[in-house]
Amino acid sequence: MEFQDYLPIWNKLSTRQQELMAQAISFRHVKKGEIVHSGDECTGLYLIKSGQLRAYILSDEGREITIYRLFDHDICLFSASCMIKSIQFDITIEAEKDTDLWLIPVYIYKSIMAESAIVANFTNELMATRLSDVMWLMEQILWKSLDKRISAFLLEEISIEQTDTLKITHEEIANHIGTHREVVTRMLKYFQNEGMVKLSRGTIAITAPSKLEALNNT
Amino acid sequence: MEFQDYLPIWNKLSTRQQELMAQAISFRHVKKGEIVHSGDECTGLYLIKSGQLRAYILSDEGREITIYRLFDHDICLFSASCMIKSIQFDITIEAEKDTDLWLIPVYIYKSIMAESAIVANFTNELMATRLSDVMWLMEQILWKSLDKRISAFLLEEISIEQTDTLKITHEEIANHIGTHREVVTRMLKYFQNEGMVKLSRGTIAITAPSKLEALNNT
DNA sequence: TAAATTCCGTGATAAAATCACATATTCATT
DNA sequence: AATGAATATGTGATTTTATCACGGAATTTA
Repeated sequence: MEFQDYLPIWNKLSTRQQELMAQAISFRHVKKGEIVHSGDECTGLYLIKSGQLRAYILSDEGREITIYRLFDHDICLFSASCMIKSIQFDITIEAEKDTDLWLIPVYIYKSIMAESAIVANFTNELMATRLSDVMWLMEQILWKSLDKRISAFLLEEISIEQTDTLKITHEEIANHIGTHREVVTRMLKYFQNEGMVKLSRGTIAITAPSKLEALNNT
Repeated sequence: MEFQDYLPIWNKLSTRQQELMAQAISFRHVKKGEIVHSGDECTGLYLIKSGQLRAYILSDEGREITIYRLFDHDICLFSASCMIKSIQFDITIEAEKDTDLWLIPVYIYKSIMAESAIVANFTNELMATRLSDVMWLMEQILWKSLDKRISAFLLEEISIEQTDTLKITHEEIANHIGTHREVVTRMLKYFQNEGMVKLSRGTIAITAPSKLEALNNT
């Protein structure tokens, strides 16, 4: 599959636009752990071919929270944030797994977006999707207790990884959901006492996913 | 001033688009306290001529938090949220003051946006502005202590209202910043003991704004 | 002026954040 | 295998914020 299949509006571009883009696009492989984008860099739009990215924000004290994740066929807009001048926040994007992606340079995309209603409306939808993600996250932060948020995170992980035995540290979980390691440790301890999980250094085995799910429905 | 002056891209529309819009637009006056938009309604784009609106979200238990506010010349996008199908959250918008506004029906705006790169890019900037607002708010919620958030809110209010004596209840402040009335009451009590404010039923007199500002810079 | 409503104050308890260490496990090196 | 370094987890103590429960004061309405 080529990059055309990863850009839903490809067929709606003019021949000239297609040529411009095809000529400027580049392929890139990033290793797990690598920072793909940080702060106010502005390289361009990433099309994710395979792998997994995580977008998060950082506090002054170095705390983190995951804003959203990107998977196959997702498009990363904020790596091209300078394209839209009203975007005023800094986001960091790191590879959670080895990832293959294409890069559309910002000057190309920007110029096409300026002349094409199709592209501009498509970008609109992308932005709206991220905004919806952020709104959803804010509701979680404000109105969900930590037991629910942690259990929801664990369930999401087993769904992504397709395994009941997660390789993840308490600190990583804390950085995902924006809390502290100790808090995660204590909650996991409680989950273990309730027979929901089995803990060992660096791994969490989900033994009773249904009980974790039940937590979220109360 | 007519509505044309409140739509920055008016001059960039075609004559036909201008006619379409001018014919469909309507003027409306809303009284303080009135709900302008709620849930998944989708009337259209509001152009704020004068007054003040507040956009907030509601929890299942009826708790609130203000997401952003709209003033003269601002444009309310989410009252037309159905225009962009990726918008998946419910927002409520109420008039904080008597407000004059124009309404561009959603079907008109949507059809013009679909054909005009200018309008689509303009909408993009609007959405990015809201997204930036939400990201800023999330950072406040996550990483700022309540004394700072309450003092920042009070300072913002005296700047908006152009008076040191705010007519506002503890509950209203709690609903703005997404916390509980008791918490606000206790913090204001502390502010009063520190000589920063003077409290009486329904009003808060800011006696030492510089001390409140100092709180935010630590 | 009495009753109803709204607003504020405060104690008690629970949840979560924060600080400060201690211990345990794994990894790298010799 | 032994050592030390690095990483990961455990836990007590304290502070901050949320949550529950109730009472009293000020204002509005009838």
